[in-house]
Amino acid sequence: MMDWDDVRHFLAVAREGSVRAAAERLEVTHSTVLRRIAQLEEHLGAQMFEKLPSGYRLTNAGEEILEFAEQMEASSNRLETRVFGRDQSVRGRLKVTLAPTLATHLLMPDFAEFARLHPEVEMEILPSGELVNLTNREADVAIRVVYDRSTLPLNLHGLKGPELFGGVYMSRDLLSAWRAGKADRIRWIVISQNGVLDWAREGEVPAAEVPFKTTDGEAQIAAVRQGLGMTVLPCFIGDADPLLARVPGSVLHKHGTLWLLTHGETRKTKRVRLFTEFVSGRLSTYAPLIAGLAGRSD
Amino acid sequence: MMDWDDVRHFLAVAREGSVRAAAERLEVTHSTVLRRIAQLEEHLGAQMFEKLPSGYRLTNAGEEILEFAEQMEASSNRLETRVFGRDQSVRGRLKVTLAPTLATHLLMPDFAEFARLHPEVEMEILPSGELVNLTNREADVAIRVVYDRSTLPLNLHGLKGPELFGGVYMSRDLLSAWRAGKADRIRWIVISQNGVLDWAREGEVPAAEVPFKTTDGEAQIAAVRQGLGMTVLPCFIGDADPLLARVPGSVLHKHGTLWLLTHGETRKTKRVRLFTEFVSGRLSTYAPLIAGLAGRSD
DNA sequence: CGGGGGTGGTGCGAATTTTAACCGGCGATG
DNA sequence: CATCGCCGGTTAAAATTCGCACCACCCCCG
Repeated sequence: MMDWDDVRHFLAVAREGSVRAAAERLEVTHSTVLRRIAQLEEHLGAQMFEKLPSGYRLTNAGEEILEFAEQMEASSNRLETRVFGRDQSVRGRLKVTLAPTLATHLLMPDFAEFARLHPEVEMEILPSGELVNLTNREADVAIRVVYDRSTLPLNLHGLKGPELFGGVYMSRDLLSAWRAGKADRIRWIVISQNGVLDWAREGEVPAAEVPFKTTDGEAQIAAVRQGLGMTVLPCFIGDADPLLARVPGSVLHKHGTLWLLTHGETRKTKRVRLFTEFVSGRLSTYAPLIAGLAGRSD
Repeated sequence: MMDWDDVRHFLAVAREGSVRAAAERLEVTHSTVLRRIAQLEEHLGAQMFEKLPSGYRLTNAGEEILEFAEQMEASSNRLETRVFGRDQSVRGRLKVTLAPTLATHLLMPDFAEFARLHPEVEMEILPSGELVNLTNREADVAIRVVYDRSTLPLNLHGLKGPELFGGVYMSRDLLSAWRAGKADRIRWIVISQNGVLDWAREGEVPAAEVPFKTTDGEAQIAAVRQGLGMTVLPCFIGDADPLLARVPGSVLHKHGTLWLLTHGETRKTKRVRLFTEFVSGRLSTYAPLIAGLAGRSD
């Protein structure tokens, strides 16, 4: 029996005029397309294309079957839109849990856009530092920073995101003052009960003995923006804030990898799929920022 | 992008009602079908089947997309028949479907000769009691006994053959014994769940009350050759078998007319034309035998 | 109540497909 | 005429898919 998927490859080649261009559109390598076209021609026992040095051109036989291939495509499209339309009509709640800093400083605009694009999806954002139990349906999607992949629960489906790095930041004003000799020793700003991490001590800026303690992440950010001292922040916060700059000589440190976690059952639903694809796309565009590669050099 | 071949698997499961049956038709293992259905459902984000212990049953979503899947299949079939119809080389595959009895007791020697005459034609004989769908290209030529001409599908091209008659036969030994008075009442041999046709009761030979039931045509023939009783057979079997004789006083009955059926597209093909012309010629030489006019008078 | 035949589901090694990295050729272009 | 980009084609290695051997379950029937 013929492999129907070969017809999809045939259509792409017929339209693009070359195997390589078709491969790019199909998001495979050109050798795959080459093999599938050969397979189709072998099965049908006829040449569909003239193999010219400049590309593939349809033969008469190819022209004749093009019409039917397009019919298949039309049916396939109607099939997909039909099932999409079905599920779109189903309103429902979509619960997302993630670290508070990710929500407020990175993804909230994207959540807002997703909500505008899909007004029928009732979104619920649950910022939480703890790992929420997805199996209990406390949330449909979790966005987590994972350092050791083996700690991921096996019953969850994970979509790997970019790697997340952190750096040491202080306010630009404080940095200028220090360079001008107006500030000799800079305080560390730490979240209470967390000590200062060793790798952060490597900067050129000498640290004051007494740290400044805050209770949560937001207060910590407010403090560093006010020029109270320097602190460790994820790069996507520090690099994105025009008031902040990296401490000279400090190095980046990998906090872990971002993962989009979904539960097996709810993963099949259209809302969850839409959301994960949407967020996954955004995360990959943010990848340089998240990994600290978009750091300002000024 | 969706794998179009998954739709083919979906169709098979939807029709067969179970993954295993679909797998057999697709000539793969059921685990493959299982995976492909799961993949399709995952991609579409909807359940296509209810997974019951007794098998897979279409959900509403599945019912809705079934229509489009069938459209894809129809286009795929038209594509294949079109490219096949273009093919004017004698070399290639030729699928023929016909009733099992016609194949084994009448035409097999002719098929063999055709294969010898045209060794480049890859012949495939599909004996089947059911009407095979020529439009699906499950076969290129069908040889069928048709009683009512109006039941012929309009999209097929028919070449009329001889009329086919059946008669009542018993073994010569049994007939001698009966004539000698050594066998008083003769059993009817019937294929299970088929009663004895009325017109066959007209013979001089009295029938025993209890019929002998067989499961298929071949067993029926073996039974009558063994002298187990009398039975209704096409004349081309009964008259051609030296062990059998017509039951005295019985009359012939028209079963229908033989037709050589071809599909419009494939009919243009050289090997289909060669084959139909060849078989048509043979059938007309066999016409007296098939019509029961070659019955022995001894 | 045991057995046979049907169902879906799963884990793993094997087979197949896909990828990635090369060629050599062709044409436009600087 | 060198070079750059795009083309098809080939190959070995990586990744994925498939087939096989099972399992549990269900139902029917002796």
